[in-house]
Amino acid sequence: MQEKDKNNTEWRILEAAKKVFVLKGKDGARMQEIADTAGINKSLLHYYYRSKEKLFHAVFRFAISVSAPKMFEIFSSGANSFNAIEVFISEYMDLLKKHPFIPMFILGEVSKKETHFVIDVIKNSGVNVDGFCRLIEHDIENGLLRKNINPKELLVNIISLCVFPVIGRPLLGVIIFDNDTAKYDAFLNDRKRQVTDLIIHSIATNYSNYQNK
Amino acid sequence: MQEKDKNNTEWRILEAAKKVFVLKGKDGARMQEIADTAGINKSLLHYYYRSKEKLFHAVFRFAISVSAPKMFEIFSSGANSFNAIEVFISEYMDLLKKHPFIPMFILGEVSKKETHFVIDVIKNSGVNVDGFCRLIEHDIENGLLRKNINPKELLVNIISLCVFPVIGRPLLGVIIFDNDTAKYDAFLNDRKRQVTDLIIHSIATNYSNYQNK
DNA sequence: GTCTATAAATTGATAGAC
DNA sequence: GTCTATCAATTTATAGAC
Repeated sequence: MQEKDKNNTEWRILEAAKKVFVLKGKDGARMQEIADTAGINKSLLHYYYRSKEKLFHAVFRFAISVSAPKMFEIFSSGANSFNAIEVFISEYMDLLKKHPFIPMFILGEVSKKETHFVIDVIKNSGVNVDGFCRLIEHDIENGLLRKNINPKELLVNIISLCVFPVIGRPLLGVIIFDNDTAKYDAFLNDRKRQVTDLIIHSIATNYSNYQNK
Repeated sequence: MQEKDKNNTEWRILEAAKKVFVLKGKDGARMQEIADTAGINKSLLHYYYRSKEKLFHAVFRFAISVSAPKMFEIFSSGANSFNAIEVFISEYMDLLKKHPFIPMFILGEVSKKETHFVIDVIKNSGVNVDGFCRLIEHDIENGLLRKNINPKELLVNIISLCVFPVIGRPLLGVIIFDNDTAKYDAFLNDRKRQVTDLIIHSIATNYSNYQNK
């Protein structure tokens, strides 16, 4: 919400819509619940956003803009792979802690890809993987990284290890952590280091190159 | 469907319900579409399953029964960790290839945990992680595995690396694999080896222990 | 068991007063 | 801009004929 003079009601509607849509999904969300959450009349939703579809679009764009941020820019920085990966994992886990339900929301909506709207938003989100791939290839030539590393596979591994424990929490919490919330929080808090160590260890020609960095 | 004399219609309804519910989710599924898919009248859905809720329950139970199978039993086998993990990853990836949409369906429904039904089904699914943990701890004492390994973290890592590339396919396909289906299939087909190598390499005191096994 | 017809409830959207 | 009242469409569920 850039402009200060933008109506307060419009902002409250969007905030409420974020909560409801992200938690219940597009199909499960109810306009009435969004209105109640915003503390305003249901008609105002249509006054400001025309339709449920349009309101959902606004929320989805927000979700993409928050989770596909300039985060990938760090891969274009001058740092070496070890440093870049460490920073990425750290910032990404922080982001997931701040918005734990957004990844599931996005994945859920993208999975039932009825429209091309979602695809377009993602394509226009500015996410670019090339910088990361170049950085990895560069450090392979340097001899810092093993030669058989595939940058895209590596990236998928990093994202998988960061995101899945968050979106799978309700399930993993039951079958692995015995529904112990505190235990799961501790597990997630320690995750930065775990993932970083696992990844770096798997790609470095010499692990001490990283530890001494 | 155990009994042979069980009505054919009931079976067709359940099959159709699986398709529609798994693809569209509980909220997005329509009884009419299920009836059309089954090629029968909509009223028969209620005749056999009383309500949409009950039909959903049947589908959810099926989804759990298929994806939380006796797979974890292999961890109780006499094999060592390396072998057990390799077999688990292989069979799990095969299962994911056979039912690529079920994990997303389960996670989506568990995430919007309105009822306690889903939790109960999971708890009663027979999934047991203790065998795996004991096996790992046993091989740590053996000296096969590094001492600082946490079995539960290890298990989460394995599952994350296997499942996320499948449920995240629509998203990763766009941002990483440029919407190239063939490329993504190749990536997934190579995944067994990739995940196994990464995991084993990260836990073995001596990687040759595994390669010579 | 299977169908048609219809009820009953929900929900997105609009009209119009203020 | 915000509200009340209401429409129109959708959708789950049931009643009853065959």
